[in-house]
Amino acid sequence: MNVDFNKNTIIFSGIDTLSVPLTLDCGQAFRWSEISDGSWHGVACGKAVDISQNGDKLIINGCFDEGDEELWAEYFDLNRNYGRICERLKADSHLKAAIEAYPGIRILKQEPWEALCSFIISQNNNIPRIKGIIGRLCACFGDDLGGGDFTFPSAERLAELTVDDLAPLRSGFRAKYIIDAAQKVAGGDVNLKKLSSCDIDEARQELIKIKGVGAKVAECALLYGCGRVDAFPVDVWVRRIMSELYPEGLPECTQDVEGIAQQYLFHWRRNVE
DNA sequence: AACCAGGCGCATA
DNA sequence: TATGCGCATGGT
Repeated sequence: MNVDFNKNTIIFSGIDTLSVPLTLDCGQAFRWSEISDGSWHGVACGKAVDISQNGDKLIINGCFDEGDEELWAEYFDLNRNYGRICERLKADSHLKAAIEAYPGIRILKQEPWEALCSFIISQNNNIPRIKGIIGRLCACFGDDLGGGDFTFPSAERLAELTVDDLAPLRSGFRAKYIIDAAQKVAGGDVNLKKLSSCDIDEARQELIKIKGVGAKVAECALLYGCGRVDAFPVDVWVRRIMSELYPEGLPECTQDVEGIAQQYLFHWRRNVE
């Protein structure tokens, strides 16, 4: 893989497995929108950017600082060999079908707080409305980047607020969970920094200290916000997959990359049948 | 008009 | 430990 960097463009080339549209729109992140054919706009790594793809090239347009390319490589998990992982997953016939139907999905490494807060909002909710609530959360309480873009508000910022302050979000019963999460994270009661490296069961225990965070949301925070590809979120779709296809449990080939298998199966099950 | 949405907390047994 | 219900809001 190669990197071409200048202050307005970062281009990664030679990526073994990549579909920008599938990766940005497979239900793992909620802040990307397609602004024209093949061009996606959103905010991540503290910057508003446009993202597109040309073959094995990932093209990111924005306004960058020295060293930003490393942040974006991490965001797209470019140092993980998805080609090899997918080949291994294809030992299972269902995963083979899912990967061949939707090749190139990668797991994004989002900010831990953003992932946690986003999936708190996701509970008993649908994706269009999740995006709406998160958009309003950022517009109301994030930093203004200009051009209608806002950063995701920090836990520290949200910890200053009350449930009533979140009324404009129309997030319903989730508002109290957002505030509890912000207070526990900002106050140090929950330490997000250690979740990427500590024992995964310990990480789960840490996260479910937050009101409104159960097994599913904790698993999503670990997978999408902490780079824990061994985390395995089970939502209604994955529950269906498990009962229909894997009543005896996940196949051996998913060992240690359960989260990646989950993302392919999730997207496949939601779209195909 | 009922039902559902990338669930969870709480009460009950 | 295991169920079942209510929950804010909005779309179908």
